[in-house]
Amino acid sequence: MARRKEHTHEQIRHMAISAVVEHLQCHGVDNLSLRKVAATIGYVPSTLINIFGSYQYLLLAVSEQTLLQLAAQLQLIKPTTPKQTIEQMALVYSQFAFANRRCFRLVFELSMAGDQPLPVAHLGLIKSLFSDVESQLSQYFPLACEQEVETMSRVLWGGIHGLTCLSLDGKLFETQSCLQDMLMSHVSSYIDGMSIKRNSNAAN
Amino acid sequence: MARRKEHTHEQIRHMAISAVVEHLQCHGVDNLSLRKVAATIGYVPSTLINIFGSYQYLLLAVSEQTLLQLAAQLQLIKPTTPKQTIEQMALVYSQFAFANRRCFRLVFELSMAGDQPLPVAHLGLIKSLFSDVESQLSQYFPLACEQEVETMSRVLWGGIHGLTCLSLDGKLFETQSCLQDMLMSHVSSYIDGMSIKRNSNAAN
DNA sequence: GCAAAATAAAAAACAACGTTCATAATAATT
DNA sequence: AATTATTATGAACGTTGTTTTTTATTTTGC
Repeated sequence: MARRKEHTHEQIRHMAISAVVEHLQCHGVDNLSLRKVAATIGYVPSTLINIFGSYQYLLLAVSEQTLLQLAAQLQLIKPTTPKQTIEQMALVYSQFAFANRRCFRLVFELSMAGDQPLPVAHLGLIKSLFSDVESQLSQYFPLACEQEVETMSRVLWGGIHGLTCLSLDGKLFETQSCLQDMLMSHVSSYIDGMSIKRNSNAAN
Repeated sequence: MARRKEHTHEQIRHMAISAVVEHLQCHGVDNLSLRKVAATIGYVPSTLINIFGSYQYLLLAVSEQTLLQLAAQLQLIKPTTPKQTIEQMALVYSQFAFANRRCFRLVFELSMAGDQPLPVAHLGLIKSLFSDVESQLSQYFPLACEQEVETMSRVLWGGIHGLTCLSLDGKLFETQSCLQDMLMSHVSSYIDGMSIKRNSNAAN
């Protein structure tokens, strides 16, 4: 046997990733297995191992795709004032998390076997989410040095992420509507608080 | 076979949980298995299934114990001013997370199979972490209603949690020392920001 | 054009997993 | 002391990710 070149490796990659994503729409990642993915796309486990290296790397590929989609959604935001733009980012972030709940969890809960750190490319993707916040912040705080802007962007993003994560599993409160209020409260009040400390300019 | 009553069920519970915790000091949860835990404490898989119900419930028990230890550490804090007390809580929280990195991750990444929600007792334990923040906040904002205090406590705690989590996996920055700065920035500036909005009292 | 070498997908084998079930050994009861 | 009720155990089951072997196809060399 060997239907050679019925699909290219790149096609199989795409099929497998799509199969995982589709499964995650309705079922958890624990119900999934390499064998099921292979069966779904009409292939055999060892073929996927050959292509992805391991089941773990297949999941990592799904995680990366999700991360790219999230980044793309954030890029779609049309900047207005810095503060409003960051608030808009927080909303988009949390809405994406709730719309792609299981993929989102995969991104942040996936860890490599043997306690190896995630690939640097993956960490880089996550960190790239901050960059837009940074540029908005340095507009809002023109006097702040690079270091200070970096700290602020991470505080803002860490808060947005934490609230979203806890809310996603009902660990914070029950309804999603509260989450939006809390995100707004977080972004708005933190920026206001920093404004006093740096007795800086800008009102909106 | 049946060394009956060589250990009580409660003793075996304790032994198994300790074995998991000890393993998690040095190795990830993926390297662990029910069979290994059983072997470590000189028992057999089915015995642990009888006692805990499933491997998942054993891990849940470890998670609960960790949660209780974290809560205990937070209770140890001697209150000074509300703001300083909350800042101290943030530090203790992050220090606990780094000292018990894998157990901490277990608490927040463990989810039930079949997408069932976590037991309410477990969710209650997590939410109880907020209660002390709430009492500190209502001291600081005596005019705020219960609802407002609840929102603020969750924003504060969500931020603390998010920063800690991201930092724990190197998803935020590299060194731990930055984390403390960010936690202080978060707590301090958010409270300051809220203070203006409610043009309230209290300076420290 | 055809035989030989290379390749690639599938099949089978492997070790380990969580869990279930029947068994054998102990404790409790009569 | 014999019988019944417990209870930990050991074997079995179905499934997992991965490795290795086999087999069919493609490419190469003459």
